[in-house]
Amino acid sequence: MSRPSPKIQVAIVEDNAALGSSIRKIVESSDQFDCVGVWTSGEDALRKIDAFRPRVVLMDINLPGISGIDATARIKQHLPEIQVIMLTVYRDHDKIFAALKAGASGYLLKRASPAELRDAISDVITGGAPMSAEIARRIVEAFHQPTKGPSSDVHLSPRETEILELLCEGLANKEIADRLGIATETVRVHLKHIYEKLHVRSRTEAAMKYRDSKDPGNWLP
Amino acid sequence: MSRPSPKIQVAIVEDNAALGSSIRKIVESSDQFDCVGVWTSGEDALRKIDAFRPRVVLMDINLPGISGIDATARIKQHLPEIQVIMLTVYRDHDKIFAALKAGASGYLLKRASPAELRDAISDVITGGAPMSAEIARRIVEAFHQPTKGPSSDVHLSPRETEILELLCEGLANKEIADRLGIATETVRVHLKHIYEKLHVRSRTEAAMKYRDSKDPGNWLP
DNA sequence: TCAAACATCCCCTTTTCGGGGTAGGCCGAA
DNA sequence: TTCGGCCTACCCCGAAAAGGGGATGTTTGA
Repeated sequence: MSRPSPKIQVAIVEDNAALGSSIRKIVESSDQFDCVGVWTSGEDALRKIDAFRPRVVLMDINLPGISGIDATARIKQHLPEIQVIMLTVYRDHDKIFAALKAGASGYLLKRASPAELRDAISDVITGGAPMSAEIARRIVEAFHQPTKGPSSDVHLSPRETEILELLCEGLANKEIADRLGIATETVRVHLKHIYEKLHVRSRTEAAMKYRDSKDPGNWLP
Repeated sequence: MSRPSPKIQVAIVEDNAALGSSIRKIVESSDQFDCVGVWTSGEDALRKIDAFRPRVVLMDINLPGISGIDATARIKQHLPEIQVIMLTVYRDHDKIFAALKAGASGYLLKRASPAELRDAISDVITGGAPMSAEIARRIVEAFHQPTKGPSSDVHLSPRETEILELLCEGLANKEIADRLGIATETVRVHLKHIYEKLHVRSRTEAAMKYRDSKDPGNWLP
């Protein structure tokens, strides 16, 4: 990068004063970083972040008033270029995914070592997504397909899948036919087969079933 | 752990012989690991994996015959305790998520250093999910909420929402009417309004749009 | 080689949708 | 009070979808 800026500005949001200053010391123990503030609430952070414009925010989840997750969502809405790393003791599914949804780019457990914390800051500004190993695994597992039971032995042919996908975009039979360069009657035949295979009776039902089977939405509470 | 096993058994699936033996050397350069095989195709791996039972498989995606992703899916189906790390040049969205869905627990780009590769093997057996920084970021971004723009100021009335939800279950107008105890004509009127508000022209499109809009969306205070 | 799966096209019928319009009752805000 | 939003209901009409049938090819695997 041709960026001349000497230090990466980091802000900390942490209601526990002792912990906050401890984190600050860790951050400032690197000459690459500069701590521009230790804020003790989400409201405080939202008030001051515009003025200080840190590149990275270390955010506690458990804050008095608005939660660190909500604070993150608001920060990312207004200043999406700011990278937020959650720094918390929570390792449960809901908190992790809520934080990611809110726009956090990293998620460290508080037991992370000073070195891990500093690495995380570097990582997040170079396009990474620092996560404690345990958290990374949970996120990856969220994508794992629940070992498909008998529900998924519906084998759709490539053409059927193609048509179903266009169907899911809300296209009518004629539009699908045009898109694929075939007759609408052919589309209808494929749909008949799809309905049979999926045990449904209408296009909407087929679309929904297909959508559900594609993304099981398992990262939702 | 009270496990007495001295070395972690690792298998490699890689069709490029030179690369395969290069990876093998990296793996065996640690006295913690033992390479039990370098297999050159998914078929070969599936044939031999039962006999060798490695704890970790380093899997190339681009294989002749069945893909590394399919091979991973089959391995995880039959031997879910085996940890699979994808090791590939692909950094595109589809490949990453297909691999994760198939059950991979790690995803390294081939440009990873020998040290990173060895760390990844350790990481994956201690419950982590080793990923190249770039990959981690992509995964995290998959969770980020598309910053809700003016699209979400569509205000549906309670009745409209109710009808839309039944619509999403694939019900026909008459079925919705019966369920709500109103005339089908009334259902149709509501649908007309819904279509207008959502800017769509068909029930399927409305259902999809509604599903997309509500799925990721309960995070605001 | 022969059956099965796939993809393509056409016919028929009935039901459902989608786009109009009209209209009464109800409620809350201006 | 009047206006607007909401829920309800009905009408017409044309288009789309759905359900049933049959037909002709190719490819593929047993």
